[in-house]
Amino acid sequence: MRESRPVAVETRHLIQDTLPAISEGGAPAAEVSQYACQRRTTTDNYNVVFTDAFEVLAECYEFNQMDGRCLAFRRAASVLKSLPRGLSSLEETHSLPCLGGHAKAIIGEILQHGRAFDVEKVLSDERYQTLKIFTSVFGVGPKTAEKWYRSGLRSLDHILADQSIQLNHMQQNGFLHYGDISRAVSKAEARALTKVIGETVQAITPDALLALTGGFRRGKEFGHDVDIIFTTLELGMEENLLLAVIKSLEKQGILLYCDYQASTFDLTKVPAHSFEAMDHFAKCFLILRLEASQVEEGLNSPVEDIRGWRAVRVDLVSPPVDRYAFALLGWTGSRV
DNA sequence: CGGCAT
DNA sequence: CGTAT
DNA sequence: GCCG
Repeated sequence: MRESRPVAVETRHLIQDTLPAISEGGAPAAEVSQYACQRRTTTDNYNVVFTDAFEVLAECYEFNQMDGRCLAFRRAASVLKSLPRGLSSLEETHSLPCLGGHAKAIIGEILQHGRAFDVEKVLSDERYQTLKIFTSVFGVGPKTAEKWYRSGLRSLDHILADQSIQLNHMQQNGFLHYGDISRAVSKAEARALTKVIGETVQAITPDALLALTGGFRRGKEFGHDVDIIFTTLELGMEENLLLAVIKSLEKQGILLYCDYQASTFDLTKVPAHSFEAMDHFAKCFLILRLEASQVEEGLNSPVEDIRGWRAVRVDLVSPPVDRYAFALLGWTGSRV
């Protein structure tokens, strides 16, 4: 995980026959592989109290453009998420990677008092609270949020009321569909959208491969978007397929927003380090209109919402067929 | 002290 | 700069 | 902030 790229295979990379060592106290020390593929599941988190705290600190450092420290706390959170049970003492952190003095101090405080001073301070900070709200808008990152904060703006209503602010297309859609796309997407909604995209793809080319990826493929019940990967068996036609799918969605009247990114994939330019190529397939970031009638368990919407539809963020990726399995692996993700 | 994913 | 994993 |  530290490397975040392929590394030379060493003895320590081989999967060990790990019977956890029984410590003096009796309970086996929480000892976990640094490799996500050796983890039992990728969805359970027995250390939410600690990982939530680390994620607050990571976000705070992100807002302050301290990328290194931000990354350090994101890694610390990932490590705790990979544990098979909740931490119950500081000693259990001794063998864990990516946890240093600061992270351990936070864990110690939370173990003792249920909260940590540094985290409480960040949570009560006006700048943090405001940047958190601004960056919750699709299309608004830390730089834009900071710019708005510096000019004295403190709420989304202030942003919308300010005549001098020029929202780009992505941000306009972020505000337009704010309620819908900040609400969780259910597994039933993801299945419904997979069916819509599947039928659309099928109508264009019968010899297609398609899969739901991202968090839902990892077994999550809820997500913040839907990731779908598909391709055609006809090598070289995958970009045309994606463009045809987008046109069809538009014709069906369900395409609310589309940011298309053409493939930059070129085998001759990235031969050896092909993991970098994952990013280079044709893809698009969409906002789609999902009809309530298409979702078996109904929409994940408040009861007072009588529209009969909701907007959902959907990402489509279309790799060449000989890269399909590889892209599926990449887009099934996990930060670890 | 430099690097930190693409 | 934003998005995604 | 953590690590090599």
